[in-house]
Amino acid sequence: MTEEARVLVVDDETQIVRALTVNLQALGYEVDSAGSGEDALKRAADHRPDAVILDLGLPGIDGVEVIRGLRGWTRIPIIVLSVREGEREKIAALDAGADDYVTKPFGMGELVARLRAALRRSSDTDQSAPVIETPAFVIDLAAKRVTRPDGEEIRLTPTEWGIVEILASSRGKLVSQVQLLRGVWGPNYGEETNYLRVFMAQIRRKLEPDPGVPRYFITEPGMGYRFEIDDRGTR
Amino acid sequence: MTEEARVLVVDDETQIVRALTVNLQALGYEVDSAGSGEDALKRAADHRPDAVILDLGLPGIDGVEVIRGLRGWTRIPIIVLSVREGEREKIAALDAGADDYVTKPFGMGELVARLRAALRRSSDTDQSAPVIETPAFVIDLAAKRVTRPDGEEIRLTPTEWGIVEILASSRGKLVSQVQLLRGVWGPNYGEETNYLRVFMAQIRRKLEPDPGVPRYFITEPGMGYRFEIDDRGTR
DNA sequence: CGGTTTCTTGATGAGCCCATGACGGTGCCA
DNA sequence: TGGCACCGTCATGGGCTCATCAAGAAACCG
Repeated sequence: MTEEARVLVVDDETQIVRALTVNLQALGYEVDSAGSGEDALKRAADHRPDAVILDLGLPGIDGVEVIRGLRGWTRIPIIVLSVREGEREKIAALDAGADDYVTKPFGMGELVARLRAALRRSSDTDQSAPVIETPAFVIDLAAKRVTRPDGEEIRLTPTEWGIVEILASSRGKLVSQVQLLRGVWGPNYGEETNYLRVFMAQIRRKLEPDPGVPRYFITEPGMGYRFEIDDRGTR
Repeated sequence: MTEEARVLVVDDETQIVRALTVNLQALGYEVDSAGSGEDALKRAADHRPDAVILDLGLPGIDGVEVIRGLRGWTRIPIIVLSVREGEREKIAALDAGADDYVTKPFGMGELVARLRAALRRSSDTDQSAPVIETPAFVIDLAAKRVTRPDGEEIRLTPTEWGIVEILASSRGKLVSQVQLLRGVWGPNYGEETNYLRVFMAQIRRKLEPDPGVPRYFITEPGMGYRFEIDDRGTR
């Protein structure tokens, strides 16, 4: 269960930002932060976090406006923090599109539990196309499975899948050898480029129509590998 | 805004049940109620509400168990009520699958706002039938029962059911060994892969037409297990 | 408290996965 | 043109994982 979710923390009090950042990072989350509403909207658009933790008591834009701004284009979970006990604020924030409302002071454990709950929900909903189709095969990232277009299954070993998963989920982009080695074999690897050669050959033998002339799993000499969807002859 | 959602209220204090019922009905919700955990699970299975408001302080079954029971077959929003402030209870409830946690005494306006937020989210998701049919057997996730197509019941032990439940409700998707162990035995397990081997053999003996050649409960060596509906010969 | 179901644990054998080394090919540069 | 670095391919043995059987321990139930 490698979570590794990205969380955007929005608060003008640096103390709280720091406390949240440290705690969340310790739990394996990737944390970004913003100190104002404008900044928050910009960073959310740029970095595409998986969840937002938002303090209502921001200078500048009203917190509720930030919620509306986000909801204009995304449904990622928004957890609101506030010192205000008032029911009216809570209702306003929730109806504006917030997912949850936590009153300060709050326990870190509870906040993280609410974050987990929110992320769990959104991961069900999230239809961020975890299926990648090519003329030769179909990769289902959610089901961890590769099939032929006709439905026949192609069995990959764990290591093979690890490589395919990393390459396919950064489709088109170059992935360095070190990135692959660390991602599949663990943080202590990085030199064993021969592993990659052996396994790339194996993967190509299973997936490429012509393993000798790769069309999907491309070698970038001296740099790494790239997964590319080659549509030639299909449109 | 098509309201008219069905809400199941679970509480043993009739006062609270009545207050919630009146308020929610006034807002256009259809309200059902239950006074115990057992009753709640039964009514949820029968009436298929769109959301559940659940008091943790029930006599009989523990509230967290009710959450787990529901989560075995449905992802409808569960909002927990409790007098307890303790952070540990909150975390336990949220991690068991609750969507929200409201401490008594609560404002009716806030509760309804949280209900609205939860329903808004779940209206995007929507899920599939809690009954899964294969040519060899039928799994009823709500009733926690497995039967032959002719109706004859197949008895599973609690552990066997736990495994089948997890695999069946993520049908098609690969479920890692750690996920299964944690889901069935608890968060402190994860290494005991031999348990899985023994129980998978048992499950196959009970459900697979040919236990030696599994068609439904598939092992993905080194990765985990997958429940698959194999239609061969039936269409 | 006795009997039965259910769970844990150990042992064994089969099969597969992967690390490793050897070898050949190719492109780049001196 | 020769050397070097990098990549692809093949063969192999050790080690790990899985399936199955069996028996002891624990939990459950009347």
